[in-house]
Amino acid sequence: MTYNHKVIEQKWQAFWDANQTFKTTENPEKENFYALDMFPYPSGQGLHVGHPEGFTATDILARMKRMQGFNVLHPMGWDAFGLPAEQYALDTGHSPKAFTKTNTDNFRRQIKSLGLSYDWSRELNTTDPDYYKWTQWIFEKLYEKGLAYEDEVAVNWSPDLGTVVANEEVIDGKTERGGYPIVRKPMRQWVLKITAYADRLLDDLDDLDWPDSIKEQQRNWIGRSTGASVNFKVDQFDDLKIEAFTTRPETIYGVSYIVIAPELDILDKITIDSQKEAVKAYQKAIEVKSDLERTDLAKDKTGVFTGSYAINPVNGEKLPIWTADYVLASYGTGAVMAVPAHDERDFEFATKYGLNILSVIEGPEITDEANTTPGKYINSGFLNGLEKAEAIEKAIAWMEENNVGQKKINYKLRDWLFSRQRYWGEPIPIIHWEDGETTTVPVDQLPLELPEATDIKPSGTGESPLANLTDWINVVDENGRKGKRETNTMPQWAGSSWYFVRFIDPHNPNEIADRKKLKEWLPVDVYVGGAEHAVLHLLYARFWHKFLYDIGVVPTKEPFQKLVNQGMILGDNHEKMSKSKGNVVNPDDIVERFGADTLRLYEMFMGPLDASIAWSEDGLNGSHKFIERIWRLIMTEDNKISSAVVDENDGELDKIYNQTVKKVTEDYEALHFNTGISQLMIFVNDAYKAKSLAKEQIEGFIQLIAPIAPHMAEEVWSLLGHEESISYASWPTFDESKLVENTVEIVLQVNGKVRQHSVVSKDATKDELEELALNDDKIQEELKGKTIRKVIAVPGKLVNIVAN
RNA sequence: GCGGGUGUGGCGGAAUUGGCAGACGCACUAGAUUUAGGAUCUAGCGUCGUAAGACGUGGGGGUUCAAGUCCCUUCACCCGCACCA
Repeated sequence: MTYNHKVIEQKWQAFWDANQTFKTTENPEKENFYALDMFPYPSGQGLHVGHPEGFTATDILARMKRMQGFNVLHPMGWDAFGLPAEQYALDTGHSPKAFTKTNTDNFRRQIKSLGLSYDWSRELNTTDPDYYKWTQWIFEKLYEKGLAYEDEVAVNWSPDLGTVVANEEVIDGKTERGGYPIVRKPMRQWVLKITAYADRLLDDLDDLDWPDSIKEQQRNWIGRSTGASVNFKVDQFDDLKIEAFTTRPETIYGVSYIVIAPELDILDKITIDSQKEAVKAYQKAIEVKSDLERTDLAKDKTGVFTGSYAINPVNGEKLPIWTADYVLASYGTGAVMAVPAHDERDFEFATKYGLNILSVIEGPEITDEANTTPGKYINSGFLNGLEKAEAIEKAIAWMEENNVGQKKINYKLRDWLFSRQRYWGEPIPIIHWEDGETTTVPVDQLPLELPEATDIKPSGTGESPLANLTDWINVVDENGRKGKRETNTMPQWAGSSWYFVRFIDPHNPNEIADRKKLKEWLPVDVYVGGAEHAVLHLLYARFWHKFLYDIGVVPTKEPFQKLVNQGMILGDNHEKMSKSKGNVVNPDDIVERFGADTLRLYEMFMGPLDASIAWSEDGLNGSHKFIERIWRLIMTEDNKISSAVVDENDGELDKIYNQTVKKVTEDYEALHFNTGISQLMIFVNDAYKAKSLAKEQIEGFIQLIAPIAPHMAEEVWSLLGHEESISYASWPTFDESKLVENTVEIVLQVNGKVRQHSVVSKDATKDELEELALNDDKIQEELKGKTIRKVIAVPGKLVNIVAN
């Protein structure tokens, strides 16, 4: 009988449960370590093999840190609100609540079968009223501080879902989930003023230990650009002005026309009668286009002349005012000063409609493209001869002096559309009173529970299904004033924007979490999850965290000090796993056939954590063989500790053992699990060749592999005579002196080509090395007939002789 | 188009500061072992070549005694953004 994963894995999972082995310790003598996974949405499909990759990575860290004497917070929970449950409920007539419970139970079972060392006493669920009470509380705080407001917004309306989806949930003009078509429709919405935090969200990225690509994506998303807003008077309309945002205020002498977005109110006022019809028709055409069509069709720019003119403040020239949809109403002021000579988009438009092109920067004559390279300014009055930076500064100064403009910073980032017309989300705790007042639900009445409902069909009017529940909606205050509850619910991002805070003190009935505990645990030391959350989840969570910091709830400015993105696990055909391609691997099958230890080991050995790698049955099998190989190294046929394991250390494995402890410890720390595992394999290969195995070193080795293959490690550990779990056995240390060699093998090169190897004292000097090389037979042979030009000797490394 | 990233054997991947390219694993080949096990053990395994040796990290060029690593250029693929003035 060899290693039986089924028996052994179940045995230790039961042991960990019964003994609450992984309950978070809060020993004030110890340092704290917070290892967090992005908590999953418990879908009906269950876990896929991508989940265990990130989960195992944090689990290895958590297990190592426990052995290294840290208090470790390693929790798991469920991001369980969301559209799929609601859609399923609509399709089947079941309640989303029951469906969600089935799914979370399944996820929990699957995750437990992987032997992950979570503290299950801290399990969270965003749909639990005890949890969303605090989600609602945060919303009320945002409202109190003026960061949550109602606005009429043109939103992405999905007639099929009877709901609105956020811009970021629209992919290719269709809903991200379900792929339904989208049309634009103005509606009253709740919006969070994330733009108030734009600068801090941008600037504080610098100090985070995050992948550069993620930081860059967030920077681009926030999109800060510095420039000026410039006011243009409109000819014949003394009371009107057009404000344009530009990053190039110094090209003001090159402006040849003005463009305003078709949605702007001012457009109707300035359009002259003879152009009214054309402008109206253009607006109409734009309105029915979705954003996607707009950008698609915009390859060829279109626009209409309004008939009016603006006045260039620097020289009083008349500039025709056009409307065109290449100018976005939602960015800047919705109006631009067009400088076709030096801006590609303006150039394209001006060429098409025969508008003036005035060059104000030194350079070749402008014929088929705009000149966007910097140079000295010309034809620009007081800016002539200046360089770019200086010119910008001077132009802004002039504008401010003459009251026609000022320095301005703009962001691509928009405020966060926070309401959803759905049932399965946190109710927004707001009451609209008949006298027009809007108030929050008093804190002592939170949570405002989501009412049980049998009919959760969309109202169809754009309101959420809650609008149908008259009992719930209508409220009366102590003075008899009538009111209606807000029927919109929160988006899925709400619950996930602060869950890492609640894990620290998950059952606290009085506050989000105990302030002292927050101070001890925050920020999260390592946060691992998929790159698909690069912008939205991570930006929203940072925004809420900064807000909570501002109101004195959390003690840190940032929630996640170190972030790591796990890569995707592809199907064995190198394509994304999907049901339709039939290449999906189910972790349950792997656990059944090979055991969780094999799955964990394989996923960590596949390659770097952040790389996307194809699944391979052969590779999996190889990992399984390594687990059995370890077992056979230490165990006899009848599963007793082998007689090769002895108390006395003959020193044969000292060097490789100490190297292994060092490398594995460092590699785990850096999340380089694939190379750490390869070092463990090298140790096992050497151990097989050794005459005997020192018990002390075998124990150390088992501890090193315990974070990866915890079940097997526990079993061996107990068979070695330990009564306590391996989980808190103190992490092996290495003896630096065992790593140093007295001799070192160096390379002798001629003209950069390796010709000979030689073993020398590690302290050999340059001169000694040079002499050794020149006396070497092989080298002398090579040098025959050549003149030595140069000899480079690098102690401890090589000697290179240059000769010809 | 812009931004970010990746290109190394048949495959997954290693390779501090520039210093023996291909660690480790898989697959494959040969041998050993009565061996029912997703067996095990030993050896081999970049390409060409009997060998000596030559060539070799997507392509081209450069810096250097020495380049997978630094610089320029180019190609392919992946991810993100989509007229952001």
